Amino acid sequence: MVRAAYFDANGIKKGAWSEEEDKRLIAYVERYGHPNWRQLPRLAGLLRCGKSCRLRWMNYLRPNLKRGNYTQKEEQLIMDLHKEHGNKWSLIAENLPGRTDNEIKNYWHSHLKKFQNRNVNNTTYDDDDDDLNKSKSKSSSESTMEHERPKCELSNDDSHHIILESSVSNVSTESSYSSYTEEDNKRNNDDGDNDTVDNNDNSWFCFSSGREEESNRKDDRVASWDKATLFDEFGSSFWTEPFILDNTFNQDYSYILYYREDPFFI
DNA sequence: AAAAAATGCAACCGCAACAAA
DNA sequence: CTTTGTTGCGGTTGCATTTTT
Repeated sequence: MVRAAYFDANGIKKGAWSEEEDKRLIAYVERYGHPNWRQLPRLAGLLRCGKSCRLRWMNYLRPNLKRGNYTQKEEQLIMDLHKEHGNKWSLIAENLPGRTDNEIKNYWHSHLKKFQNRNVNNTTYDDDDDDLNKSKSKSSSESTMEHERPKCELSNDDSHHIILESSVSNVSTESSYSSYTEEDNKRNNDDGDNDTVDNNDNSWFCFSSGREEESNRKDDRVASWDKATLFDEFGSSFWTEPFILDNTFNQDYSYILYYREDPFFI
């Protein structure tokens, strides 16, 4: 249903997210917040651009998201707000807690758009409204598909799970991670990222600024990533200890960020 | 049963807005 | 004021799944 994962010319992964990537992103954001999406992928050990991480988090992984199961009330609200504001999806989403602008946009185009010229103020789904009923029955069947947010545990050791899950309880919203105040976030230029990939983002896990060695390393990098079982190799310290930041530059004029025994970061 | 068409939706892209230097 | 970097928005795409022929 979603485009297959692939690597672009810069070695940045695109397309569908793997469960391991989700776990990594969730674990990182829940632990450190997202003061800077652009820097996040490299710090989290993801091969994505920051924008992709942000999108994945905002539209799929952040807590308290609803998926499917649109109520009549929600549908009516979407139609009313759309009638009033047009394609202001983010504005509409503000009025539907747990819904993302992207999901609402998709839902509008797939389910509600065709009814926009009808008397939307009387959306009572009459029995003789075949289209509407079809849509309704379909959407309700879809709604049985519960959104399963990947668990954060990275091994069979439940201690990881406990730690991370407990941290979740301290996070009230996606942007208010307890470690960061609003002021901190502002100071750090908030979140999000530009899709544009610069030289730093081109680097693999961005531990090097890449440059001429980029293409040569790509295969090794992919191979490393494919060793998804790496998650099982992490000691418990990986998710419980802070990052060790080493700003010293190596021979490639690259800087090294690594996290204890994390093979990604060495 | 097979092929074709339609659908749904996660993810991508480009760009405007904003903030900081 | 200009430049640079970051964020968030809305339009669009790609493709797995479902429905129709």
